[in-house]
Amino acid sequence: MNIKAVAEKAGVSVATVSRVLNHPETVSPKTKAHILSVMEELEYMPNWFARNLHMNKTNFIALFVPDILDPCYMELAKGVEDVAHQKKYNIMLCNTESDENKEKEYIETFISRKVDGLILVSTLLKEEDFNQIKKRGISFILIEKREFLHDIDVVYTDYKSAAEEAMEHMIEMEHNPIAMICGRKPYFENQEKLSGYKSALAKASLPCLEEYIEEEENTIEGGYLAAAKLLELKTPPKAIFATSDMMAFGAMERIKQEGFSIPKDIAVVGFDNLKVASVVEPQLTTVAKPMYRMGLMGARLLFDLMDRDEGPPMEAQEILIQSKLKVRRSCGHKDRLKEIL
Amino acid sequence: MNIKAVAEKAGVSVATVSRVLNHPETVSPKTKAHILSVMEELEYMPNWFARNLHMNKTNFIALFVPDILDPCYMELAKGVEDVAHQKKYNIMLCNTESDENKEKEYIETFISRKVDGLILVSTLLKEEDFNQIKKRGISFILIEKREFLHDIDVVYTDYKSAAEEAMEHMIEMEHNPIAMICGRKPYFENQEKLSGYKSALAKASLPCLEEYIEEEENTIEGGYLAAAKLLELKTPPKAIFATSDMMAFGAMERIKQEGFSIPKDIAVVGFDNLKVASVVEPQLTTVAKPMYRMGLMGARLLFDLMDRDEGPPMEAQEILIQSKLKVRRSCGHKDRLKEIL
DNA sequence: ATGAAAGCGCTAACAG
DNA sequence: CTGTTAGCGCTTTCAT
Repeated sequence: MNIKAVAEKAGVSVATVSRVLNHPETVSPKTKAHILSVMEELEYMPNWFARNLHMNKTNFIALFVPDILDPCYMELAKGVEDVAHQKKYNIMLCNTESDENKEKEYIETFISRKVDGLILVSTLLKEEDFNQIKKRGISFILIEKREFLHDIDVVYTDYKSAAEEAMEHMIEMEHNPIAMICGRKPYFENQEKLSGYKSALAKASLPCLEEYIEEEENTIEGGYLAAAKLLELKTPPKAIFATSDMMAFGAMERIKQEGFSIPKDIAVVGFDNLKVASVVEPQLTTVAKPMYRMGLMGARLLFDLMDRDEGPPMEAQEILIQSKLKVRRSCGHKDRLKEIL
Repeated sequence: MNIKAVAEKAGVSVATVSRVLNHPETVSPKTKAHILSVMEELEYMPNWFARNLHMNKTNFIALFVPDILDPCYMELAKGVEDVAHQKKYNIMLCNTESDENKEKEYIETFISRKVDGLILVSTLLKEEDFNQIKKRGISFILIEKREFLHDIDVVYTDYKSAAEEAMEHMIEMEHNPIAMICGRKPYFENQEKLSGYKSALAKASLPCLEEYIEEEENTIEGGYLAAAKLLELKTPPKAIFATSDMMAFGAMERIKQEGFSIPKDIAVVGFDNLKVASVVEPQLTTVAKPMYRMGLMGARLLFDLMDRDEGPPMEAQEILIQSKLKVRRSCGHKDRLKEIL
């Protein structure tokens, strides 16, 4: 069913039919009503392509995340979706798997399919790639900051400070030495955490030894493996800071297997604040990332950008949203700790 | 940059340019090379809408899931994506939140935007809705079976049998009475599990008492609440079967809080086999759902359907993929149990 | 308030 | 092997 059929059946011109769709106020109430009823009858649906051929607007935005299996990103996606839905936009979710090529390939695809905007989470792209996108005239924002970004909109949380805060907490609890289990992906995020780990040690005048830093896959198994290595050290750590809850879970398992008690013998702190973090034994102290809010703010920023697209370009914004340490039992309590001593 | 510009610059007709895009073999190597280089130079990108206006094909499929925060569905999505990507298709992920209206609204949107196919997971739609979709001439399949489906392609796992198997395991371990904590969503899936619970009791000539069945939200908190109620019973259950791992986690927490030991005092069995199920204390016995495989098979089935679209219609298929009980420690071991007795 | 007609960018006969 | 041309379904001037 096309517009012509409706026009004929209604005894009007295609122009009038088109008008009731796009500028209903410019057509007389009675013909409008009539045309509407004919549309109903014929179950007419405007052809989206033909329409877009003129409008050049799809009401789609694409969201790129490193891992769809990670609930954190899906929470972010919910934030994005909530504002997109309200603006009558739909989302294309892309799983980049922290693979730069896959990311580029997808971007190519989606730009050619004319999405109206892009949200890139923990992207691996570089300045030149961003310039490419800009040249194509498509709006985009980043979630998760990268060093050396000029004139690019981004909403992020400061993983370095968050890691520092977590470390300070451990140091305050008088755990020492503190080891770090660092995930491989997403790369930049974990590097920030690592640098927070180091700077916290430095601030406390504690040594930072290479053997206390283990890099592994960001999974339960990865955490398990890393912990195993750490426990074999001549001087095993008294605390472990993991860059993700999943890794922390793996580490906890290994620690318990070796007969150590958490947090008495070894304290553990994670990162993510997954739902299950409060149900493992002992409940995991961890950093809560504001994923939903980042999704929300990111989407709003993107829509601002797309709206302003016609107007004068606005200066790039960098929005910081704070993470927050969730103190539970896996790192011990100061009071209890003092009792023990 | 449009095709006309390329044609002019290359000194050929638009038809020839179009041909190098769509039927490259029909154009002489040298003109082809020339045109290609001009395209490069002009950074020409074919307009996707104009193209689709003729082809009437988008290379998009839509995937509807009840909850994007549930990693199970994302695993399924990965299965779908893996075959879609290979076929050069992209996926639109829709979060229905088990809301029938949201589901319908999304379907409307995506059909009008001409996705080539639909995969509906745990849909709430009814026969008439399916007929509607069929009438629109768009291919679709279901994941998760529904009773009374005629002539609709579906891949599913049998939750009733799986629940029965889990229950038989508990019964064999001589836990009695066994309570059930039943999630509210997705509705049909949980109803199947419930009916498995009941039939397993019946088969074992065990009574099925209403007070041992608690319905709650499918979350940790829901499980916690449900367990709390069960433990207040005059005769608290000796085992709890939860329709999801998340609920099982909540139940475990409550059970431990009350000072009971798992599995000695109360056994727990979950459903889903989340990654973390093997790291909670004690490790959770649970049912592993073949989500990735269902996604894979579902996608393949859909593509078969879309390919055959031109050919004679094939008979609707129903593909069953078995779930599998993962026996761990939360339900006890027969041998250990005998020892204790 | 409505209609006629000119495209939007592309594909696919058809003709050479 | 290549060019001419007629649409695909819709929006939008420009008339009336």
